[in-house]
Amino acid sequence: MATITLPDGSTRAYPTTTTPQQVASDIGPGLAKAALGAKIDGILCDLSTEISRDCSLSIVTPKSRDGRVDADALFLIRHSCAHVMAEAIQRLHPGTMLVYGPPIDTGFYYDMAFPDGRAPSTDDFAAIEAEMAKIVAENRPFTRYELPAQDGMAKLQKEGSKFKIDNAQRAQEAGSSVFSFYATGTPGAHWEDLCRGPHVPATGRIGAFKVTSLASSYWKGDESLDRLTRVYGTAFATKPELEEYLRQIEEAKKRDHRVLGKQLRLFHIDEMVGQGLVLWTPRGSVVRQELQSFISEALKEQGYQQVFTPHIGKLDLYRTSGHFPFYRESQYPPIIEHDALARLAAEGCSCADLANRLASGEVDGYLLKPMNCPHHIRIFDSEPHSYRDMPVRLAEFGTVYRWEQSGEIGGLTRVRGFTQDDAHLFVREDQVAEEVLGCLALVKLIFGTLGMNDYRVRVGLRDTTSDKYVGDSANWDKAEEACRAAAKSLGVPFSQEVGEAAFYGPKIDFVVRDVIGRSWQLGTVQVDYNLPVRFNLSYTGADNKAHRPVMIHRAPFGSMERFVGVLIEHFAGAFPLWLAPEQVRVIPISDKSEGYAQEVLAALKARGIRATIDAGNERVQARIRDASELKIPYLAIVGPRDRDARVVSLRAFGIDANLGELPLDRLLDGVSDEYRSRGARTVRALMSPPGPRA
RNA sequence: GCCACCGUAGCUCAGUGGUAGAGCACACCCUUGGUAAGGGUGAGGUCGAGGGUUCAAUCCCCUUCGGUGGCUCCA
Repeated sequence: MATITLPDGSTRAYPTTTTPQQVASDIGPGLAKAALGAKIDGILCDLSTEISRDCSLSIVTPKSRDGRVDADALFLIRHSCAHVMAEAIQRLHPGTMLVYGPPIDTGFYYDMAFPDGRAPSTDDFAAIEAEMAKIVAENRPFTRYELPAQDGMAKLQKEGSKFKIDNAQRAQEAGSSVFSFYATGTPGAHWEDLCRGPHVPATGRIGAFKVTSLASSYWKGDESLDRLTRVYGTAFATKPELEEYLRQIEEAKKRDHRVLGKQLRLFHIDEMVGQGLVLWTPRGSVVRQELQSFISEALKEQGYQQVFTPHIGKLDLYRTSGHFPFYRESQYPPIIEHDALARLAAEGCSCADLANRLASGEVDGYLLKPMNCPHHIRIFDSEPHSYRDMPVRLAEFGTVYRWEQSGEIGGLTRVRGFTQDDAHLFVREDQVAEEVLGCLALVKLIFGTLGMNDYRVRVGLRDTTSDKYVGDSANWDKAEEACRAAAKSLGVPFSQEVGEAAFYGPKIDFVVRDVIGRSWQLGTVQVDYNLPVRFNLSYTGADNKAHRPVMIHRAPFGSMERFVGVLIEHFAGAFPLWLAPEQVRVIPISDKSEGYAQEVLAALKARGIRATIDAGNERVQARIRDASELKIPYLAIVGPRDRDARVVSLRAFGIDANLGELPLDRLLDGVSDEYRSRGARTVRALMSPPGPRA
């Protein structure tokens, strides 16, 4: 006897056991037909799962009640499609061993071990998809059966896949006493896989799918273990949904900062200069410079002081801070002086020997700085401080260098040399909470001005089982508590992640996504009780005794490179006026109005506006098109009529119409105001909104 | 760093074992045009670099540099 509560609150009683499929049929044939799976007490299950006790039940169908694509349905479809793909690949590539094939946000993948040289290539995708289509067309049921752990293990041993045996062992360790298998059809007669499930009722319910890409992975994500081939695919309930998804991917690619950066000539990365070393072109430098001015103004208001420090420093500095030799793999190798190098060479010192002697401190050298904090610390420590002076806030757009792995470098988001909008706050312990809040306010101001609301907050805590952190645990506890409290006060949901702390302290990170869904850390605020100890920092308290300051490291943009990269994608290259490399372009209708056009240009430039003129030998239409491809915010088009009335005909990027005539004075005032107010007020707003047909 | 794929004109890309092509951009000429591509002519390439196979390599093989997608890493 089971009483089943449905999502609308109604209940149904069943005298014996039943299944979600049965319940769906009892509710209606339409639902029964649409059903892909079920949620029993909130847990996703097969439609054939037996129900023998009271529970709540909802039937999973491709579209949820609000008409949106149902996430659970996608999960079922994709997980099932992973099986279909695995079967297809095993058919085409005999000897392939399966490892793990879960659904993911954008589809699914299956990790596989191919016999030597037998891995598929992207050329094989069509054949794999054709084979999958056959399996889908056969509409074979997903049939679940269970074996006691011992029998299941014996079966897997016989089949001989160490990967599946390992999966099973881990399931067993996690407390499973039975293993479940899913056959695509009849157990024994058809393909099957050790799998927890659940799945759609039959292969035919996978509406549309595509094999998308090929990558490598490591078994259990451990690079010392087997290297596997990961085949990615995606699946949807219907073909239009798949097509829409593929279209979105194509659209996203157009926003890619690497594509736009080239198109708009914002930056250049040159193989002759080096991987991950960004060259900022004049246009891109404008964007960066405007951002730096913006933050500098905000910093001045918050009582920061600007400093400058060199790009290198002695190894001893970084030995003291703990950066060297602890993190030497992620730094450019040390720079050694000529004399020392000659002496070592004369001694016949080997490379390995040199590395050891550098690590031990027997040989000294310089390091391209991996972080700015040691330099700032030395500035703080260069003069005595009273409790009255605190906090001391030192800010610098400081360029740092890190040896990122070659395979990880790309575009502006992961580079080897980058400039942080860095600052270090030396504060009294009673000031920590307030100063952290001040840092968060800055981050909010920046994100708010730029309209970036799609970020998440992560509080990175130490992993107490790891030895990569410095400092004593009482200080860590205090710092972690300060971060948690500050994050809470933001009023934004945040996650706490163990093992995400910096080596010297916990942190609050701001994370955004790029166009292809990858997450990037931008701004960060870190509380540090440890470096002040390592550098023996102090200030004189009201009691005339030496006290230890606390440090706060913070960089609201993270790095200028990454931030601009994300910003390019955020605006799809169409920067607001204050950031735009080119703000206004003047287009004379013909030679007859060029004189006036030059006058307009000169007036704009006199107001500090980045304006250009296109008096080229092209028709107006063509020149408008050229300007819109550069995403220039405003076009001032002038002909004889405009000249006579001393107005311009205005066009704004993104509005495919003439906004009308604007007196020259109002244009100058309006553009200046939009620029200085960073978009709080706009010229566009001065114009009467264009009608349906302007 | 690992695996797969890619590298042809400034850009986007086609192509072939017999030393290369398009569109856009560029230059010049014609056109003086009122809101998203007017017309013509022309210039432009050691086919990423090095080595090998071959009578002959941009194409096949190896190495290397760079890019892309993942994996791993990211103080």
